[in-house]
Amino acid sequence: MSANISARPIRVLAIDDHPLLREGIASALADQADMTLVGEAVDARTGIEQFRRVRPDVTLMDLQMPDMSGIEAIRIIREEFTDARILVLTTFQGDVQVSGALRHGASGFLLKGTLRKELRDAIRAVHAGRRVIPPEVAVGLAEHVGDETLSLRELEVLRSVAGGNANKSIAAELGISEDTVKAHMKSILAKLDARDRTHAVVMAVKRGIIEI
Amino acid sequence: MSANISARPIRVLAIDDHPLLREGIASALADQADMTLVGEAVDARTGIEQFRRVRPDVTLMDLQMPDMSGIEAIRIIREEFTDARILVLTTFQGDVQVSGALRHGASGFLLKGTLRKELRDAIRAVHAGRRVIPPEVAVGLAEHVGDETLSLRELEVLRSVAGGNANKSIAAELGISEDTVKAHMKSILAKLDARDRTHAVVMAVKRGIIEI
DNA sequence: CGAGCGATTACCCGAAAGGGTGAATGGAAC
DNA sequence: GTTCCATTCACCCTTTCGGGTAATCGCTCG
Repeated sequence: MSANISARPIRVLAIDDHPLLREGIASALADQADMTLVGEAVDARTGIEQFRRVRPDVTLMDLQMPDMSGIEAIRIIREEFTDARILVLTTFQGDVQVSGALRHGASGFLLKGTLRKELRDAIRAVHAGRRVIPPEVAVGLAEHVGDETLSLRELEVLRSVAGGNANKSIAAELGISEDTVKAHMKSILAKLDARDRTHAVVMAVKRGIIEI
Repeated sequence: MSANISARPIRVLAIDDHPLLREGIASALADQADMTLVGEAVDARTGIEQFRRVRPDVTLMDLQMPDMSGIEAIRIIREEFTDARILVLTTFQGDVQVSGALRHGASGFLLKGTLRKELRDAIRAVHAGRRVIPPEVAVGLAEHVGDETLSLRELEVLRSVAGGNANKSIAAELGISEDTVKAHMKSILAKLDARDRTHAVVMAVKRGIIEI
C-alpha cells in the first residue's frame, strides 16, 4: 500500500504543544520510507515560522494551542501557501470548530485516539489531495449542517451569559438596552435550539462555539 | 541523576486511550536503563487486568477513558494493591478531579504538556515514594481548599440544570417538589459561589465537578 | 442520646427571564 | 437602489428564578 517508494518522501511538520504526543508522531513516522518528519513546533507562532522555513508537504496541527487558535494558524498558512495540506490532530471539539477548520483550508481531521497506521494512511491520503474525515467527526458535522451561525454580537452576549451575568448587566457592559439583550437572547436560543440560557451555554460549549 | 543503575529497573504500565501518546511514552522510556515499559492498556478495564498481571512499580493513567473514570480505576487498583504508585497523566481537569484522584490514592500528576525528562523524573520520584504535583495543578487545588462539596442530590439537580431543565421539570424528574429543587439550587449557588444557575454550571464544568 | 447534616417541604416576595409583536437604522450585497 | 440582515429598541405578558425564613424527618457520628 505504500506509495512514494521511489519518489522523494513526504515531508511532515508537527505543530502541537504536547511533547509526548509529538514524540509518538515522530516514532510512528520514523520507520516509514515514504515520509519524514522535517520539523516540530510547540505553538502556532513558531509553527507558522517553521512552515515558511521547511515548506512541508503535510502539516499536523493541534487546534488548542497556548498562543493562537489552530484555526487562525491554518488561515494564515493557507493564505500564504494555497496548496498547503494541513491535517488537524485533535480531540473532537464540536462541529463549529471542525467546520471552521475545514472552511479555512484544513484537509482533514485525526482524533487523538488515532492509531499509528491510521496516522500514516491519513498523511498519504492528504498528500495525494484527498480529504480525511473520520466517521464520528462527519456525523458531528452532519448534525448541524444548515444551522444558522451566531452573529458577533450574539457571541458577545452569550459569553457574558456564561460568565453569570444578568441581561441588565450585559446591557450595561455592552452599552445597549436590556431589551436589546433580550432580543439577542431570543435569537441565540432559537439558533442553538436551547431551552434556556444555561442550556444555550452548554450547547455552545459542546459545539465548540464558545470556550469556558 | 539516574537512580537504579544496578538495581532492577522500574517497571511501568501505561493506561491511556491515545495510541500516539502511549507511543511517545514508550519512546521516552526506551533509552532509559533504569525503567522499562512492561504493559500498555487502552481503557480502564484492561488496564486493571494488566495491573494484576504485571504488577508494575509505577502506573501512568489517563483520567478520561471510554469505559470508566480514571479515578474509579485508581480506587479499584489501590484497594487491591495498597502500595501501587499511580501517576495521573492528563490535561488539567479542575481541582475536584485532581483532589479526587489524590484522595483515592494517586501519587502525582503530569500535564500532557510534560517533557520527556519531566516524565522520567516524575516516574523516579513516584517510585521513590514522593508525590509529584506540578505548580499549576497545586495552584488550582489551593484555590478551593476548604470548599464544601456538592451532595449527591445537588449533583443530580445541577446536571439536570445543565440539560436546560427548569426547576419544575427537575422536580418532576426527581420526584420531589419544586420548592425542594429551589432549596438545592440555593445551596449549589452558595457552594460554587455562582451568580445564577448558568454560572453554576460553568463553574462546575471548569472545576471538573460535572461533565457536559 | 444529642448534635449535625442532608433531604425534604412550605410560604412570601421582588427580580429576572423569556415569549410575542412590531419597528427603526445602517451597512453590505445584489 | 432595493433587498437582506444585523443591530437596536419598545411594550406587553406570563413564567421562572432566586433570596429570606422556618420547619420536619432520618441518618450518622461522637
